Amino acid sequence: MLPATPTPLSHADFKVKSYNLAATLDSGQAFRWTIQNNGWEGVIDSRWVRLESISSGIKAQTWPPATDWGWLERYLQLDVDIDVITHSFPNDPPMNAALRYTPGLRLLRQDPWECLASFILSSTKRIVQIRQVIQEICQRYGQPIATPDRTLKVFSFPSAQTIASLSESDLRACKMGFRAPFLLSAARRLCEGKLHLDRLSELEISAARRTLMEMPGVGPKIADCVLLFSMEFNAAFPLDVWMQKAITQLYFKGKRTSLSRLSAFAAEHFGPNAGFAQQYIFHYIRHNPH
DNA sequence: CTCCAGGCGCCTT
DNA sequence: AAGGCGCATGGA
Repeated sequence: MLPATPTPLSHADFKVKSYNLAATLDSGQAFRWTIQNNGWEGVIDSRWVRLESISSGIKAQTWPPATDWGWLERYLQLDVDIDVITHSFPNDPPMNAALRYTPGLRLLRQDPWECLASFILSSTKRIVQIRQVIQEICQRYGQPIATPDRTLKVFSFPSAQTIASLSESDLRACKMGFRAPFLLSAARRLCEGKLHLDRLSELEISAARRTLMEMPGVGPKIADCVLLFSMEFNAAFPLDVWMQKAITQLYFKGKRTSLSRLSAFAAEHFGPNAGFAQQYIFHYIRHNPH
């Protein structure tokens, strides 16, 4: 007798508590989610996905229909107990304010290549412009993806192989400017096997970070984003201009402090889940700039 | 028009 | 070690 094959389903409901879907999908860690009539539509790998917050958790729709949903549970990190994480945070006024401001804020587990490429493209750009460039390279060089609505045109994120086969001017045509040679170089290194992104999680965080930073155009901040948003390094603490301002204001009384000092303070103060703490503070300061 | 953006590389002290 | 500057592009 043949093993039973699950019937493919295009819908599923996931039971989860303390999950702020809107804040999580729109917090600057992923760039391809858009609000569409009371839900969020995006692409995960080669699937079209629609997510909606419901009282018991999250309602999901995908196309083509899926027989197992592990890929989505992993992407959304549904097995993470966020209360355990947030209870590990330091108990100080700024941290508590950030926690109260966006309860249920989460980290996603994205595809490492898409994450690396996205953040290479992020430097000195506003989030809306990062989204525009990413949409551009997906439309030009991604694969068309099936959706329930045939009038809806959606594309996958182009693979490293695809990007590696392009020219610098192909990429510059997507308006990424001086970031084009960096993206091209990253794609070609991966294709040449000089760096295996899927092996970095076997390393210590410092070694994984150093390895990422060997790539041109990848410095401490972008490396930390990749470690935090696509791998298992919850201690990674991306220090962008917003976070530098936030930490300086909230913990150093506004006194000018070197980046290395701020970085050392963050690692010591926020501990093993510093990356989660970073996400709460980042979201808080972005919505309450001063 | 000018200024600046989820940085980085390179150049000075 | 720390600080200044240019870099493409587009929107305020």
